[in-house]
Amino acid sequence: MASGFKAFIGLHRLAQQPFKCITVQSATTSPLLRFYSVTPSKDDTNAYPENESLLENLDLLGVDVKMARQRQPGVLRRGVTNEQGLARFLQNKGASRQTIASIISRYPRAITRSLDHLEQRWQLWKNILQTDKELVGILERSPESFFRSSNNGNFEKNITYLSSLGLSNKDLHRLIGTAPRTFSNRVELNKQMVRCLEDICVQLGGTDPEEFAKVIISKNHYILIRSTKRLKANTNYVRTTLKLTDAELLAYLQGPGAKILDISNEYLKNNMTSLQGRLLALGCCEEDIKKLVMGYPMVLYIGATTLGTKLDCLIKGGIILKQILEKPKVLDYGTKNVTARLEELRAIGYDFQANGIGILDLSRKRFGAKMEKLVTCTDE
DNA sequence: GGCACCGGGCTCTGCCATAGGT
DNA sequence: ACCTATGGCAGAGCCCGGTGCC
Repeated sequence: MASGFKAFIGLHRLAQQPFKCITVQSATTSPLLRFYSVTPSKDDTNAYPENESLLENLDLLGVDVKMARQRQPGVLRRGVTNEQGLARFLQNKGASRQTIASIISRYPRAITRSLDHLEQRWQLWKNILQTDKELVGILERSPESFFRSSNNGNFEKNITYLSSLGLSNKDLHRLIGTAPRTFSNRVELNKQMVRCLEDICVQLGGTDPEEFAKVIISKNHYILIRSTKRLKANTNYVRTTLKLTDAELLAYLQGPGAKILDISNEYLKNNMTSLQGRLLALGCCEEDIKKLVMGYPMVLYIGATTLGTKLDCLIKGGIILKQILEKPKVLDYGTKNVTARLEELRAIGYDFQANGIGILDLSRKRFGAKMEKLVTCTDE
């Protein structure tokens, strides 16, 4: 309560304005009585005018007011806000002026959170993350994830729940780092997704649904911010398209297939269709396609255009389709990278038929070392 | 030492719709 | 009438290195 009051008196406009008593959202869910300043609008004929002194404050903080207005217009009409308290709070945590301005511009509702609430939330997130710097990084990337919910209790419930699934601290750290929205979901929504995963496991004849759910979450950190509808649609689509048995699908989902469960369903379908069309035209059979997708699911992440370019580039470089199907990892690398490597290899007369194409999916460092040796050999 | 296999790391936010509250 | 909290969606890959086998 004391820090909340400090936030209140920190308001720039306070000193110049008369007081009025209103209720305002606090860190807890119960409303508090507070004093705040009132600024008459230039245009009092508007039923809900913007708070002019707030606009001035935001401007001073370097906030893109136009963007803020577009995102959450209601915030600009609020009588009580905590922009200066928030700015100081974030500054103390190591955020730059630009970062703070960008956070408020992109998620204006952040300025409605009290200092008590901010402090509590910060500590909760810090339970998983190691440093303030890491947290500032996440906020900078995704202010919405941190500020969208005012329910700190729910965050704690999520931690308890996710830990109870057997997810390690490392998993939680990865989850909050890559998909911070997971922790702003209501715990019930996360439970729903876990139940959905467990149901899929049981339906496929699996014997350890808890382990199944845990494995998929730790393999695919985005799964909890997707809808169960999408998950079911993708699972069914893969099953019918590839004509998989229950056992095959079960193994696939908790193995390499976990990675593609969260793709947009339409995108998955489009990519599968274009992959099939392309490969059938090149003389592949359905079994080849199934083997490719089972062994290298990430091929479904590649959009139709990119896939076409990659295949063209490899084939033009003298590689035959059979080799690509045997070593689909070559499709992992960017077209630019592969093209450059193909050129370097052509220059020294590298024979893909004799030596295989493994050289194309080495890391940059390993490729460099390999090239050096090859060049030395050719020179001798 | 060279190679194949394999898994992991990075990254993924910003917008819209809507139920429910005030 | 308006705002907040929350669910859901679109978007569209690339790269590295540990390990074990030969």
